[in-house]
Amino acid sequence: MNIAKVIVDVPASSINQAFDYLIPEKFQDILNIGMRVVVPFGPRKVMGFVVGKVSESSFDKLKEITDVLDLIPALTPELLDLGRWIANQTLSLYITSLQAMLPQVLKAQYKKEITRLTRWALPKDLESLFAGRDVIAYEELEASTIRYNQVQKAMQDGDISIEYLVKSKITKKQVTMIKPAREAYLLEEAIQDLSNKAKKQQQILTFFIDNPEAIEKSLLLKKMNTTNSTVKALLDRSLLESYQAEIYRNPYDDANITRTQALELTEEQRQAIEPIQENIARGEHNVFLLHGVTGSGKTEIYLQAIQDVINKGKEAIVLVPEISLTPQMVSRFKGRFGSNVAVMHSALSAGEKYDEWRRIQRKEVQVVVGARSAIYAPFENIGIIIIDEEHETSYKQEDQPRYHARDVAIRRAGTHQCPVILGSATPTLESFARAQKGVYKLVTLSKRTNEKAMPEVEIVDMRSELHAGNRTMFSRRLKERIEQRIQKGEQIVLLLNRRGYSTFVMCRECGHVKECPHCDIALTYHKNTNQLKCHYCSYEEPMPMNCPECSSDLIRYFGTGTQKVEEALTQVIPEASVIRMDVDTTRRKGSHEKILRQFINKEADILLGTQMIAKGLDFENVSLVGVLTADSMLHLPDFRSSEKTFQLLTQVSGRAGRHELTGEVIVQTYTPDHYSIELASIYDFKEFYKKEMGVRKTFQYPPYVFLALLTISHQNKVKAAQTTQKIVQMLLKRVKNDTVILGPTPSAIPRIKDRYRYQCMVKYRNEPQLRHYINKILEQFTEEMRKEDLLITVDMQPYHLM
DNA sequence: AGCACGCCGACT
DNA sequence: GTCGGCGTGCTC
Repeated sequence: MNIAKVIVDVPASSINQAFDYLIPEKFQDILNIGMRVVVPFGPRKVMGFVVGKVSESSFDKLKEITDVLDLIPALTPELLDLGRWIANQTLSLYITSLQAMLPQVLKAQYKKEITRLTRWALPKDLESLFAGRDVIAYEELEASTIRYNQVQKAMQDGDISIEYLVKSKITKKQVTMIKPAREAYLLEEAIQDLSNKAKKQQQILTFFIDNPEAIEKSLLLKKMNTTNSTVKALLDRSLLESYQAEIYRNPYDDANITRTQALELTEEQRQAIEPIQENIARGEHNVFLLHGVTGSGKTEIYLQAIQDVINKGKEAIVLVPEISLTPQMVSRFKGRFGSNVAVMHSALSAGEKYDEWRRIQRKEVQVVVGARSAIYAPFENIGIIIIDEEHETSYKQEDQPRYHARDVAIRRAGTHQCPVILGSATPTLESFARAQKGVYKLVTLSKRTNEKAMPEVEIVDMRSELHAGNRTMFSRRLKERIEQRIQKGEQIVLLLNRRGYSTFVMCRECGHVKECPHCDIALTYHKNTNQLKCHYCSYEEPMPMNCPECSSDLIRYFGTGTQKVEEALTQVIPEASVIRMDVDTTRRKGSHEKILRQFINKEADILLGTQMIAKGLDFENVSLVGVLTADSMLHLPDFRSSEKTFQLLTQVSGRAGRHELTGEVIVQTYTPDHYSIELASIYDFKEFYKKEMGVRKTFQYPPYVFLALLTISHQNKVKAAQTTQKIVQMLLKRVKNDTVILGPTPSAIPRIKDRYRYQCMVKYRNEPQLRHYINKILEQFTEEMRKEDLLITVDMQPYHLM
């Protein structure tokens, strides 16, 4: 077994296979499957993952592995296998799906350096470039005016060489540890032997006789009130020894979190948890859909099920949407399981993420709570996987590999023979349909634990407001209610249901809208810089004074960003103090928490924000929730828009009156009789499910069919359209009769970064060979993709149809 | 991907 | 002649 199969870090379809390398003698014993290695690849060096060890290769000129980067394999055999499965499922490259499983810091960094090999004088230009150094960065050469053939010549002469370096910047925080190197009785003897003057040394040895375990050097020095030289003397005599150890940054101060005990479950909760606990006890794999209204105590069920799993000595993965991974959520898990929890989310620094990952890898924790990528936690004995807010779109990764965390979770749970819980107050139609069919086990929580009714929802028709001459974005009803609540000293949450947060620019004279010159999308106005920006490429320009079309100076920004709403709000209700929470105000690390703390401390009457305020927050003093424009999502070109509207309204309503105060919700809309708004206002998920399933059936959308979306882009519009047409034809020849292929259709954003985008959508019921067909088609376009810069992307089960 | 090699037009 | 542009093929 002296040959390693290596997946190299080169994301290209022609490299999407294992390469064989000889394992040098010195690595024979330590090299294992799942480790990262450095290997020569052509003229350079790259990082790779060892996916197998064999004793024979069909290739005769094997190169040797240059270096081994891990002591403990970065990936377990299970994860290697999972990576292959994901690559197949999502039509992405094996290396891409493996990279997605690891924290960023374990990704390789590549560097080129030029090394001087001779003492003799180099050509004048090179000599001055080196300026007395022996090694310089390759970038310095590129920045200079030196011609490349001069470098080639020097290389041929053996005067210099180019070194290809692979670095894995591991930000391990190292500390020096000290421990005794001898048995206690030998230390005893040593104390006798020491000169009487060496009081400090004697003290230290005495200390170690009483406390023989290792101690951090800095701590020891402090305790003994001495300096490094004393310790060094003892190290030199081999009475003590030192070594480097990793320590972890703990981003959460565990000491300040109050521990909680399991709560008494309600009858309904007990019935819900029972089948899950049975599954855990028997080691069975089932998927449970936990459908529980907001405030019905889903989290307590998670916590108690996890406790069972921990008791069995197994591990638990909990996925929560990034946006609701708030300190409130984290402290619930830390409160129950203390330091047995690792937390993974994007607000952590790269080093902190790595530290948390290491704690999982070393099995120092049994629970991980994290966003999407936490599904790859390197546990080896998983006892349960929980996905909270199962319907959240953030569980689908939007770049390669385009996986859905739910699918990965079910796959992993299958291998570990353990249950999956999908929890939500508003499950996706896909999951609920599966539960109806019995594929998933449906578990329902219909009552809130505090026995309070869900807050009353009032729908306000904004059309009649307009007719009554109210041109503001606040209905008279909402204004009146806000004022009432402020008077009572209660708080209000206002949701601006709008994707994005900024505004577009339009000329009031001629209706001209400023668009990005490289993308077919309106530019958005950023007030703080007075610039117009494109959200798809980095294009930027100053806000014009006059319309570029008709030179009118009536060019203004439109739309309702939170900034604008805030301004309007202070005009309508001057006494209200407002805190704004959106992408702009929460960009900085920790600002999210700061804003919430301010609001909880009642520093403002109103919290005004976008989607992010709807998720998982729990405010005691909030008694009114207002939704400013409930229907703004309904008109998006997305077959899930009704579902998303229903989900958002239900969620945000749950924010009111969770505690003692009776809550009230006001929903403003221009389409008051749309079923998603009507049914959300009376919390009727079942009816919504029925209605929406009818719509999906009529228009043939999931869950009645599966989708695959192919997007083809090229600088030339005709080329993009023609290629898409070709692909449509090729697919039609292979697929079944009841499979529908739509296209070529221009994408929702027909042009991004000067590339025209066409797409083809496949709607199918049963097409087991579809991935294979698409792969075959992609193969036929490989040269065209390379030579003519054609781009084809595939998204199986897409969430965004753009 | 990213590197070397090789062919071809342009220029001191 | 020589330089550097880009198209092509290869990487265990």
